Amino acid sequence: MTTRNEQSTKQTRNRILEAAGRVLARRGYHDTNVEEVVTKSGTSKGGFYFHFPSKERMVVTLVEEMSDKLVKKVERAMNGELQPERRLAIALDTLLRTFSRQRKLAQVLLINMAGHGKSMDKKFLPVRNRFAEVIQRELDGAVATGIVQPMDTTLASQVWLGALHEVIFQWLMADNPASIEDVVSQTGAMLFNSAGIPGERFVETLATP
Amino acid sequence: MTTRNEQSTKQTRNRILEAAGRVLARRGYHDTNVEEVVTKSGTSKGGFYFHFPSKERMVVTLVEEMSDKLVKKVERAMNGELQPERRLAIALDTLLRTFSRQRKLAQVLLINMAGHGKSMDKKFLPVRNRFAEVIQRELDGAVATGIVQPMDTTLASQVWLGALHEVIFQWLMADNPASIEDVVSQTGAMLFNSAGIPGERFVETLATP
Amino acid sequence: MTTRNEQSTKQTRNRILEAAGRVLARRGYHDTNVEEVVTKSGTSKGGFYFHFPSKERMVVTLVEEMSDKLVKKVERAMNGELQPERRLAIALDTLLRTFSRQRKLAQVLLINMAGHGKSMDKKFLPVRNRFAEVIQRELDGAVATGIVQPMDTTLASQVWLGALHEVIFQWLMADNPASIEDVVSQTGAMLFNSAGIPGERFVETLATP
Amino acid sequence: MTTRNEQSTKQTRNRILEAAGRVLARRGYHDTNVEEVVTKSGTSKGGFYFHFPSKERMVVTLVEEMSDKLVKKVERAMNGELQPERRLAIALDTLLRTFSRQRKLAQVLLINMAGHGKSMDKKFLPVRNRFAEVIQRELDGAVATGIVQPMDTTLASQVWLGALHEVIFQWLMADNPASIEDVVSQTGAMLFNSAGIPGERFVETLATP
DNA sequence: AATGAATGAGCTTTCATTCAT
DNA sequence: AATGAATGAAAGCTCATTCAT
Repeated sequence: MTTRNEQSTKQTRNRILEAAGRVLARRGYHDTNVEEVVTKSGTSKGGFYFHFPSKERMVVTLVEEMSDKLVKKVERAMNGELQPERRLAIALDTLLRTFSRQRKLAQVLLINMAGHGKSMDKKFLPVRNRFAEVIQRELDGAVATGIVQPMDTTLASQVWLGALHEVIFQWLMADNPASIEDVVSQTGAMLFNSAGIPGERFVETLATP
Repeated sequence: MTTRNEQSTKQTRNRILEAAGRVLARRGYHDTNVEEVVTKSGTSKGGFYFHFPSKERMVVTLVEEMSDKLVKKVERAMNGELQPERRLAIALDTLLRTFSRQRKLAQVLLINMAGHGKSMDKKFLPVRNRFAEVIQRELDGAVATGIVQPMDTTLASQVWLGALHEVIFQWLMADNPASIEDVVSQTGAMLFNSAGIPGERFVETLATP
Repeated sequence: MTTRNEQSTKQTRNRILEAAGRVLARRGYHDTNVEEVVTKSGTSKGGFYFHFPSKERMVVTLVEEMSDKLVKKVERAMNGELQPERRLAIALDTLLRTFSRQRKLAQVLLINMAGHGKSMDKKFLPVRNRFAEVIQRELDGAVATGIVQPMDTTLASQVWLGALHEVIFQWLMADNPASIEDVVSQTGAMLFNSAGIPGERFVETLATP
Repeated sequence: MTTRNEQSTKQTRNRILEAAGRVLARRGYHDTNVEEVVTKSGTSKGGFYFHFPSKERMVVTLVEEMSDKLVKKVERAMNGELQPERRLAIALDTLLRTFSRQRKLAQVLLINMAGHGKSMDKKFLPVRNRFAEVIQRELDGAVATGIVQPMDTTLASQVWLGALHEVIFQWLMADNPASIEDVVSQTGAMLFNSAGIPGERFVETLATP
């Protein structure tokens, strides 16, 4: 019934995850139904449940893979940088710009990651925390070199992550969003300030290679 | 089957909203069903739909009422204060402490306010923004008196709100939460810093009446 | 809450029946709900159930009153006529023209009188038969005077009534309905023919006073 | 709970339609609920909605299939007959006898086809008209051969159909119904007369092969 | 007589999941 | 590995009817 030769260098599993990403971004978790994912991916219910034990686990898998990619992208961007200030700036910059460029990614990771009743939250918490951990590690690095005063970097990473989350969320929702340049530089400056690093350093450190 | 006068000092409508708050906090939007709200409130489906046109509108109503109360509480706490620094500190302090004391409130407003697919989000955006507006107004006040450098207070209020949101969320989710005193003072300090106000001023200004 | 002085020379009961007629014509039996009738009539649920034991009985009452009026109108039109041919022609003519002029009447009596499941049908059968009885009586009269061959006038009245019903129904449903003059004269001619009376007599007998 | 292979020589879809026919005949459209159809057909709600998009569409489908079969039966009965008189007689005869023998068919097509509020009517109009078209076509044939005077065959077919409808309806509702032979011959005669064909020809033409 | 808040059985429809093929 | 027909629990919502006032 379904011809298998349209795009089938990709395996079923990946076709499903890719379609799920599109649907999830547009509809959110609860309004995403297996039927649509299966149709959009040109696969079948049976195929779906062969590769994933449940809808929930499929989404968790998708979100984990997306997070992994993003975390890796951030780490790649920081690769080789030794200056903690610069590493922090690059992390912030990469996160904000990537989310702003990949609406789908932001919608899945930021908007739909939160708020699906207790059970879902528990499932997504580790994913949510992965970003916080990246930030915390860099903040710890900054504290270690004395560039930042000793502080509760766990809490600080929460502050930073929450801020990023909200700023991007509002930017995505806005009818006339501000220039992403301004959003990045101002948010970066504020978060630098929050950790006791002069805000101007955010832009400066990004500018000097 | 249910005697009409068991507990009816409260009117049906309020009984429903109150029960809905409890269920919503425990289960989240999608896992909250009318049946349970109706049972928990000792009313009936018919009564529910007499007072609210749909489950969705009932939740929006509840969230609006909760937000109103909280915003009013914050404003009452700032009442008469003229010093912008102090007003900001009080706002942050009140928000954090109230959320930390009223788990239900936080769960409904912070956890379930976000992420229910496009349609829901559009409904809840105004509520979400109400808190940001309160913060922005105070930041504008601070800018006006020169205590804070001119800045994009819209963006800043998003940063603050996002940070508060995440900090409280993680505090609620934590197995061994830190002392709320520490969370408040450190978060306050970071956010003050982010706006260019020395972080120490947060605790100091709260201490001096 | 409801001001009582708008049209209240009419009593509640009649206000309800009048509104019910309008709603019933537009929506049909099942889509007519007590709520709307009560709203449209400016009365209340309590008022409704004070005057009628149930929705069903209210509709039966309404339909009976409408039928009564129509039957009386037909009888008034035939009043004093002795010639059976002429009485029959007048009956047909009056029925067709009245229905065609009073859409609401036709919709309630013809369209919604039929087909509401067994229970309803049993309730409405007597009403439906009232028109058949009028026709049958006149056919019997015609048989008695020898103008019509002896026949099963019960069956014949069914044939006539069914024909009238369908013709009017289709006329009401038609996008570009034919002139009612043509419909009346041709239907009259066909039914006269069916009973062995020359079809031309239908128009002729109506023309000569 | 239900073993899949109890009676499944028939496919689910047909099992549903068949059960729906029975329930619909007994209860009418509004009192037919999916629950009962599903139980009576030994299938499931899910199966029902896999095969039909809604209850309404299922009923429309059923009514269309029943009409198709009946129209085809009538055409088969007329097959090869050239004499218009005979074709008309056979059409009437087949319709009346089939309805009288298949109560279920009559109840679904005649009783429930009409009167379910505007929306339903619009859906069923095409079905209703299918029979009228068959009759009209034959009347046109009769006019073409000169056996019947030129006339508005659209209107005439409505008269015939309405008459058939009502006669069968009353026959089904009657506590002591007349012999179907008498009903057929007398109705046939009346309708022949109505079109200007001598009523006796109805019985005669059926008798001579 | 009249009001309208409250009741609850009942309805259609959805959808994650299963399983024979 | 994959298919898709079938399952059935559960959900949101409607509405004739009741009854305290």
